[in-house]
Amino acid sequence: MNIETTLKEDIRVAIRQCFDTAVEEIILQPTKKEFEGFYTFVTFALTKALRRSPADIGQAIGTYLAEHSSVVSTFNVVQGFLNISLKDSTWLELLRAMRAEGTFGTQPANGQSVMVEFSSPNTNKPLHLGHLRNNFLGDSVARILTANGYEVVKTCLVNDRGIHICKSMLAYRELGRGETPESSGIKGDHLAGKYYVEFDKTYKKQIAELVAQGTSEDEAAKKAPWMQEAQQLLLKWEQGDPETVALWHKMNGWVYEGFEQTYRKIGVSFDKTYYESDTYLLGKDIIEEGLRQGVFYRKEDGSVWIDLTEEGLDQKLVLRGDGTSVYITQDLGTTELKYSDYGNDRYIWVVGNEQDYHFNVLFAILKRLGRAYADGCYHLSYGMVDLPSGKMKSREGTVVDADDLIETMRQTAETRTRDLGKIEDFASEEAQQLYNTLALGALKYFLLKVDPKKRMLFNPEESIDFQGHTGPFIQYTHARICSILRKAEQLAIAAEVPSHERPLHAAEQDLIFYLSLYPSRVQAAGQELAPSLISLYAFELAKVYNQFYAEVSIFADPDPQAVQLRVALSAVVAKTIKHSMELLGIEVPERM
RNA sequence: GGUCCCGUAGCUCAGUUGGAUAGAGCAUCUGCCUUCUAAGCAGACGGUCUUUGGUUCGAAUCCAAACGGGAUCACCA
Repeated sequence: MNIETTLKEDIRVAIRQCFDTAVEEIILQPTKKEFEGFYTFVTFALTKALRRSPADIGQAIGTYLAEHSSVVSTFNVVQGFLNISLKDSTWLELLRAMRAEGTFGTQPANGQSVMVEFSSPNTNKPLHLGHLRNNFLGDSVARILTANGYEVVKTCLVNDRGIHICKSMLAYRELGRGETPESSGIKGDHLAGKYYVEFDKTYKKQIAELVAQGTSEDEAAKKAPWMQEAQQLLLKWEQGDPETVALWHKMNGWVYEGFEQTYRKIGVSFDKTYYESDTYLLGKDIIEEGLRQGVFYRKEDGSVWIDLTEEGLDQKLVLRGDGTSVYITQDLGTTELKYSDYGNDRYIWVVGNEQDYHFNVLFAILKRLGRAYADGCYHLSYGMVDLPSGKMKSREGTVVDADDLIETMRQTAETRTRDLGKIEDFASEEAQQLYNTLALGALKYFLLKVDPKKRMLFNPEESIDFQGHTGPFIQYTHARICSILRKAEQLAIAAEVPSHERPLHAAEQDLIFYLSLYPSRVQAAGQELAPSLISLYAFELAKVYNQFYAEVSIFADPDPQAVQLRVALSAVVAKTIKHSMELLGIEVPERM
């Protein structure tokens, strides 16, 4: 039963009966807190057609509903706003339906498949806070789409080759003295990152020297010995030089071990990992095809271009003069590969908004080439995580390291939990588990509560909160409910919704109302690809429950049916909180 | 310079696609643990929704311009 649909239908009938007029679409909004009621129908739009005052219209519809609707109890009209309340029997019926539905909030399979590509790290540096936003977003979007009935394939395209990789390889070869993760005790990805920074230091020094000798800035950047050597190294790698390839394998291996640890820690995984070293040569045949079709054109120097000025974009290079690929060439090839591997209906790339232009170009080219899957392609463009000082830059060391941040959060969780002293009977392993759950809950929630499209600010000076609009607040509410449910079990009180009508407490009505919104929120989040909608919902629901908890005593009520109802209601809230948090990739503890 | 985003409380963010007196959290202040977990609840304080025009019964929301911030416009990825 969908209460909104029922109500809208009843309003449609009311308008027909009262005014002999058919209305195409009825829109309801939640009633504001300061007014009585749960659903509000705005009548202003009807005034012209009906030639009546907004208040008259509201009064007439309200009266009709109160008399004829099977779900409406009372109403009030404020200006042009018709505020509607539901019968307690309707609330109870809604609650029963939610309890009966094992998959509350999820949609049945829709027969469509979607690929979500996210994370896509570079193997020359460890993950930072920006990567975490990407990972959590991609992971959550995949979960949300699954809940919406899609078959989801999570993929990761590892950027494991290129000049930047060669830079850290070169610096390691020159300065590394055979250092390994084992010998240094440094996690593999951090070790590679260390030499990437080392490269930059030496490189900058070399540029400065050249400039001091009178070379121009631009030229110095090109002529600096290490830049030249890095390029040589890239060439050697492409030619398969055994020594270079061996070093590449060794260092990337370290990085993968490091990444694997981090991924495991944050609970992110992939169904398929693509490596750019396997795919970077793809796409050239597509260029040939496009040339034959006249989609691309060749300049005298041999380079291949596309003119996208009609689409509001520019002329864009798709193949270098020497016949080698550029970024867009590889992406064309990789997209084709994904399609031939999986044949999905939709493709989503979770990539920062700094690449908006690139994806506009990519999709425009796919359309020009007449690819059927082009329409299913979508760039989930998310905003950067900025620091108060501005953008994070790996080379300059102005990044918030993912592993460090997680460890800091874990420590905070531990300190706070210890201070509160609620889990003194926990085994040490159990306690560690809880600290992790809370730390990751706080961190994930912090990054997922903001609209993905918007850039967001992280201030390292201010730690991420564990109180208020946070993950731990929601986790706490869940633990609280679990405590109630444990007590109910001890007292042998069954969770049951009374079959007959009984007057409900306002806080109970509020809770059932919020619960009833959940499926539509999951759908909206799926449509918008916005985990923030789920985040916000979980918070609101937890807040409403805490209000209920403070206002209503669950076990002290003399009416046993009231107690059973409140236990049942609590159980549904716990289930819904858990489910919504799962969609965010956040675990909820039973005690904390 | 072209294109594209963004501008809401001291700070971080919502605002259900044009509706009521613009909402949360943090911070500050005041109450509430002998009762189901106080990581909580209740309340106070806090706003020229950057500005100026326009569209209409009605604008934070739509349109235009200005100001401010950011991204991008590589034979880098």
